[in-house]
Amino acid sequence: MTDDVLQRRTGGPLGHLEVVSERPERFVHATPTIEDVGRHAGVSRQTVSNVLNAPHRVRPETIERVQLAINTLGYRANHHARNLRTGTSRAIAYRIPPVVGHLNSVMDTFLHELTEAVEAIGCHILLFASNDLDGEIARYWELSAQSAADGVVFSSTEREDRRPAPLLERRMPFVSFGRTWGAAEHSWVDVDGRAGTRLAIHHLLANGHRRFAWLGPREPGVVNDEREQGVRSAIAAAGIPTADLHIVSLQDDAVVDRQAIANLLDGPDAPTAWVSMSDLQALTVLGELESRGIVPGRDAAVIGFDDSPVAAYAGGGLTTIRQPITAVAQTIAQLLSAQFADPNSEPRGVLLEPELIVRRTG
Amino acid sequence: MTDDVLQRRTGGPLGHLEVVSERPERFVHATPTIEDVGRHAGVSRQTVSNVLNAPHRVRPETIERVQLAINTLGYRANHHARNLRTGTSRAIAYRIPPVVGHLNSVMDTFLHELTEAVEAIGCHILLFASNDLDGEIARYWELSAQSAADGVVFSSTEREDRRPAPLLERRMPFVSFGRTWGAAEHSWVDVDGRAGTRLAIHHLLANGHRRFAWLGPREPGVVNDEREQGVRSAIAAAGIPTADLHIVSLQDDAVVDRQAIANLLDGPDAPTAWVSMSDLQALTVLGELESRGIVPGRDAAVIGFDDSPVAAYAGGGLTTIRQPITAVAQTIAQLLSAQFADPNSEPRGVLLEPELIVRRTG
DNA sequence: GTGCAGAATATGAACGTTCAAATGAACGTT
DNA sequence: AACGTTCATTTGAACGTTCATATTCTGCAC
Repeated sequence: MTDDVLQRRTGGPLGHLEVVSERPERFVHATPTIEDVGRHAGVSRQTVSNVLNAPHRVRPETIERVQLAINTLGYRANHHARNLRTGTSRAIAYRIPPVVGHLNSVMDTFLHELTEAVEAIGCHILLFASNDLDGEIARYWELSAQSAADGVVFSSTEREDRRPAPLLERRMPFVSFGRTWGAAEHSWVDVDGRAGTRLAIHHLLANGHRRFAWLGPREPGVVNDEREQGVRSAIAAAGIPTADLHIVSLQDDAVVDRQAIANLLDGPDAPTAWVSMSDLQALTVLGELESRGIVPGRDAAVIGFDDSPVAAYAGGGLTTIRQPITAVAQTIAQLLSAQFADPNSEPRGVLLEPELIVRRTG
Repeated sequence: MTDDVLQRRTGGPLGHLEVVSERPERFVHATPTIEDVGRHAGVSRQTVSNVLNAPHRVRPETIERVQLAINTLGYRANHHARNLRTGTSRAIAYRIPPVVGHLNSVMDTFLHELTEAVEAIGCHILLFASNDLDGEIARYWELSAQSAADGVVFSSTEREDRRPAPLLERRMPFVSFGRTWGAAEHSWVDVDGRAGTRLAIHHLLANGHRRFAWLGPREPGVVNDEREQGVRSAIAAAGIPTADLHIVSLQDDAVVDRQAIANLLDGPDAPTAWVSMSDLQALTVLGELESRGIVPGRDAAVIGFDDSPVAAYAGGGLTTIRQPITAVAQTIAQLLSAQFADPNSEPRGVLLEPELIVRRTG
């Protein structure tokens, strides 16, 4: 670090300028500017800028000299100055989903993968919280007006989702994790639930199962409908009447659910193959089967959904339908990147295939 | 929206200026500046700035006029311009923990609560990913140099944690979720694990239990040690020899764990009260007990840790030790805020008490 | 050598805000 | 009526970067 940096003020967080002191150590962290680097390398501001943003314009030996200065001084471009000048922020806004009763391991994994994926396109995730949908929409508007975010990602989509319209109107690039069935046209990435359950049923059929149960949510939505249809179409294709499919409506209570499962087992044509909308609920099936001496993987099959940590832990491994979350996140980043490059690019929807993770229970 | 805004360029994401067009709609989203607001309200730049940042300096009726203009134009201060000028960023960096095999519902809840808590002090969370510790530390350095973050929060602390030193050296405000036992002095917030298990044991003692089991991790660390000590000290205080405490080392596999539990039940002095480091593992205990006709809550007691969604779902409700995550996040935000206000303020450590959520199993 | 084209580098301006200092208005005091 | 004082508002400068344009350098043909 050379003297020319020391003349400058030490940049302190939140603008609290540091008290003047004799100790030279406090100057060690004075943030050098592009100008300092230039002076140190004997070139101008702009040349340093070119080295960073358009190296092809600069002579190789100059690049080397500037790079040396950058490393010596520990220079890093000031984000705010750059963003102010270019009108960008390289930030993607994401509303962190509220922590509800449900186990949302998919969403947590997604956020992690999304963070990594947007880093690959030179961006970072800016998190915000919001209680209701109106607050969320208002926040998008604000972030855009403050130019605090270049793009938006949202999840937990629903039919006729209200979020796309205002974002499109404001010309804010965005991609949703999930289709919005009926909302304005926009880019999205989703997982084909139908294909997921179809995979599961095919696997179960191949293992000789003929009597199936589908464990769906208490309040079925589009997501459940598709998954259930995957089950239906697959067993129908195998020549089994879809009327034979048992449906369990899960109640967010293990005791109640377990009773419902027990009732099916006690009834006529008890199912031998169980496919659940979620791993945790599949555990309840496992519990009831085991209490009856029915061995999952031998006498019966149980398949969960999402490959949450529960699935790997449970009973030596729960067979489960894994959503390709890494691919979802990467595709979202790419679609965002495409919108950054050309704001008028056509919206694209991408439907990804889940994968069946076969473990001991099926 | 008045004409004076329309002369300006439309701010597009990532600096892609929008194509000129006849349709006036595309100008609707031109981002007004503080100057536009001033012109509209018949005052100067600085007066608008004062209305926003130092209203006491401005005459009430002027404030009103300016506020009207702000609302009419839909003005929002440009973050980057402000941050450039003030040297702040109002962002808190947080490394999103890697998705490992474990169920990390506490960390997910924490991130959500933290997002809300820092919004209360006018900041937002900037997420980043990193594979290793060195990368994480390097990232902190970068974020500081780019003035992309004003502060840092990190979790998953360990003994002699390496992160505090470089952050202190760079004078970057930070607070950790978790103590660092032996690292340099700094602000932290943590949950008193000892108090948590002590609560559980007291509850169990009151219900007449005398034979206890502690289910800890395969590789015990500081966190486990404290929790286990809480168990030991509480039973010792009740006059029970600590040598009688059964310890189960959990193996991340339900089958193996269940066998270990079964062995204890088959052995002499089988425990009637089980306290687990995690809810999911407590479920395994429940499964084994039920298979033997032992009714949790009547013949035996099972207590988990963390109050994850699993706990509420399982078996009509698992008694569990809940960490006060909301309070943790809020305290962290306050400690950060204190460091922003006075960079030389003394570091503070805050230890919060967990809470026993009594449900059916204990 | 002179001129010229193209490459390499430098200079002035601007992004939108806040700080510091200057100006103007209001008002009581002498 | 002239004069400080205080309050309200304005003006110039600066934050650190990139864009647009200007300048200088280099190599080559004549």
